[in-house]
Amino acid sequence: MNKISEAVISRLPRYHRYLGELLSQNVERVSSEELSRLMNVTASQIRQDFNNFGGFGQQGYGYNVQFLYDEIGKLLGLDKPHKMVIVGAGNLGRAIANYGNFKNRGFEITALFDENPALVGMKTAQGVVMDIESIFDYVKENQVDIVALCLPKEPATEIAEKLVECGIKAFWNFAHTDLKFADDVQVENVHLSESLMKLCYKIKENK
Amino acid sequence: MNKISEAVISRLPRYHRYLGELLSQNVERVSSEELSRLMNVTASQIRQDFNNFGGFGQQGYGYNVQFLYDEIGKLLGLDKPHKMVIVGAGNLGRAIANYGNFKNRGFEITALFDENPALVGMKTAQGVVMDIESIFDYVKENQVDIVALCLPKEPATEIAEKLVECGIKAFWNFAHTDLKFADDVQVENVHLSESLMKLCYKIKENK
DNA sequence: TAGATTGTTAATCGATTAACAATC
DNA sequence: TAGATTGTTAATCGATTAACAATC
Repeated sequence: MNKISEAVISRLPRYHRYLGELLSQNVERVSSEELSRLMNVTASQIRQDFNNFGGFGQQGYGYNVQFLYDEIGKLLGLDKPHKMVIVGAGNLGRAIANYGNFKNRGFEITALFDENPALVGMKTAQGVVMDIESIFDYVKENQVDIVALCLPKEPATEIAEKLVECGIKAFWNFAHTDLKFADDVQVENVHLSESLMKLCYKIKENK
Repeated sequence: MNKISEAVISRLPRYHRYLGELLSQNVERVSSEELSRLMNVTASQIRQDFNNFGGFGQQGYGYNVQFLYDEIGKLLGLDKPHKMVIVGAGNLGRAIANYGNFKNRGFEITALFDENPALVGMKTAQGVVMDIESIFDYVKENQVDIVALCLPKEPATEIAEKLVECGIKAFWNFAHTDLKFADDVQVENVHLSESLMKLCYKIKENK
């Protein structure tokens, strides 16, 4: 398979979401034209995007919603389970831990860690919050596919570096910094404040 | 001023962040070349981006960090205060409310609302959580620049629609849906799960 | 078969990069 | 003045859109 562009990859989760909605409305088939109206993109782009992966439709018919949903899910790796631990059990960490839709998408949160003694020992739906120092042994003894970093920049960076040495290959980073490691370590940096700033830009332009 | 492309606007907060870091390290001047190494983009792009706004540098010298930081801040509207209320006082809403850096960027969280009676009346650093039904009177009587939506899709959509009728012009939406209103109402849709799915895609490709 | 709609090629558009003249 | 580095034009690259032949 050719190298798929970032732009295309970024659109896959959105397709997946809209197809999931159609599915829950028991829609069986959809054309690129219908989907384009729904999603506010061009039909051409939809067909072009899917054809990066060989195409999932049938001439004269369109796309079978269930099939397309499943295939995009497979592209995103959602057909395989993912074990995730959360570092930082503050509000954000707990928000992530409790985010309902994860479980039925194959994500399992197996542990929470924090450095704050006031939080260590706290009971959550995902188990008792553990001391941050125990995470390094934890990841050696248990399978961990993803580490979510929900704590400030400095400790997040420090802990992530150590976890890379322990063999962790994927970080979902909410700290206010761009983490980057070797090419075989994947990082998604989420910058909430940047989306807020974009909103402010638009507010200002709107006046 | 010409219409600035989305791509450029999206990069402004990141420039702002890196310049803020240089500032806190007491760096006085920076060249596009130096900044490009720091940020992993091309120097050409940096100069091109800034020249959308007329250019902030000086030939032979580069850019004054403080000046550039301030100017980008102004572009983003960060020189003006923003009053924000949060709808949904669950973990995510409280995470947003407590996010430390907001205050010194001119964001003030003036109220939290929730529909859950168990949360209404709860004390927070931003005041007592109010009943969701009181939000409509609140926004009529108080200035509210931004409403952050931190609750599920269905109630978020319903409340946002009513708030648009009350004159709210900007939403920071964390609900799992793409909100869209008239052109004079700005929305930033944040889809946390989509960034997680992108991470999964990369994990899979990496194997 | 006729109609519908994809898959795919070609054309267009916009964004990024390269190059260099302007100028501090 | 000489060196450095921007501002800006031109070239390149990639992504999006349009068009249409293939085919269900």
